[in-house]
Amino acid sequence: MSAKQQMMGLLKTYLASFTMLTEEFLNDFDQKVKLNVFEKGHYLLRKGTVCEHMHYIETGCVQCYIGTKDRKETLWFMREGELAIFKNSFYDQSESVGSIVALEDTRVLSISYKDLEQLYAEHPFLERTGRKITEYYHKNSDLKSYVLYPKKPEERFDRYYQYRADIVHRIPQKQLASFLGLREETLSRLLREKRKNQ
Amino acid sequence: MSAKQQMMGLLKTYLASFTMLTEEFLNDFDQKVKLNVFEKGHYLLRKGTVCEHMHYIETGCVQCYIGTKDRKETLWFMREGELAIFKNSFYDQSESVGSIVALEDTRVLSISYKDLEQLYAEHPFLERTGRKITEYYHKNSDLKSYVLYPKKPEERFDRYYQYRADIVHRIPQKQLASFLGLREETLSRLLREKRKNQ
DNA sequence: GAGCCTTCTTGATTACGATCAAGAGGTCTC
DNA sequence: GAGACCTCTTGATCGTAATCAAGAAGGCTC
Repeated sequence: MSAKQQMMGLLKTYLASFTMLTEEFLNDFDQKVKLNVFEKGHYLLRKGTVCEHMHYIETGCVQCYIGTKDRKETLWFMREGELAIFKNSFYDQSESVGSIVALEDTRVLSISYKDLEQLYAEHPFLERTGRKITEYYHKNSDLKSYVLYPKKPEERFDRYYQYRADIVHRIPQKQLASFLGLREETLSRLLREKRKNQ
Repeated sequence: MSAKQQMMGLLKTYLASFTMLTEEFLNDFDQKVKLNVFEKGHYLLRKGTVCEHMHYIETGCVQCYIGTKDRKETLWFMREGELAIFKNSFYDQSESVGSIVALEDTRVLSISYKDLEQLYAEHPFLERTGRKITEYYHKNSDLKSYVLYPKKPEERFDRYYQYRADIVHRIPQKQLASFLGLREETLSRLLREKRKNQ
């Protein structure tokens, strides 16, 4: 079994949890989905280009940010089992104002916007799955603003940690700080205090 | 033509912009959608209850918030032509951690979760519309975190104003401040400066 | 229109995170 | 293993928004 076929298994199980998948669909799907590997530091999407693919992360971790390289404003982190797109750019197939970069060596299964649309057109039952998945991501899309609301660094950290402890532990502090809207110095000091008090 | 029928027109035009609507669907739809009026200050959803309805706002303006009444953390404002639900509570039909209140006298067309699910089940073509609408709202769901990222009050205000100038002008300052994550005193001073400098 | 309540404004003080600066520790490459 | 680079840490200073306090203005109710 190829690496791709092995990875596809997980994704198919995921999709099958929404509706029955037909034989024809699975064949079409196999042909449209591509396996990609991005080494740490490499880009899945560059600012100024169109987000043409939706990526299902099989292993690894990616960061999405806007702003300049030294003044990053991190929008989110995604890890294995999650989907990565730059929303505006993907849905509208317009130029992206942000970038997506691999924070670890990352393996993804990718499908292009065009191919996905074609799948929807040819397999209408997929619409329901698409709606449910979109609803799921939409539902969870407030986390960032929930985190940023408090001004106190500790409260921000705690709010994020509550939902994404795993991410917090595997991400460089500097990048985490750029997500929390804190200076890396502030986060460093905060974590020192937290370590001390337990 | 009843007030409801008049309002339905807009909503149907909106839905028809996604796909052809069948006669049977329109009949079902009419029966499931209810016209509701909420006076200023009245609640569309109370914390601790389940968000059973999706509301299409025909006229007026509503605010969604979490936290206590005196320490509001406003999540969003919606106005005529927009949909209002408390996401987690509606999609999962679970207890809401937040409330939705009318900031003006507000007229809405409402459909229950159960009825909506039934519409999806009986009219599969609606799934595509549902997906597109969800994608649209999902796409725009970063505004709040984009606004909250900067610490400078002015930058927060400007970021919000750029996308929701109409809302800014019709909302009480105090409520706007609770959205921007600022004290009302700070917002008051900021606006005074802005007025002066032009 | 009087009285009450809420929103908005202005002032003074204080707390704390950003910023600037520099050094320590870790990791990768040749 | 030397050197370079990057992340993380610690220190000192400064700017500014939160906080506390109180008064002004605008809306409602009776």
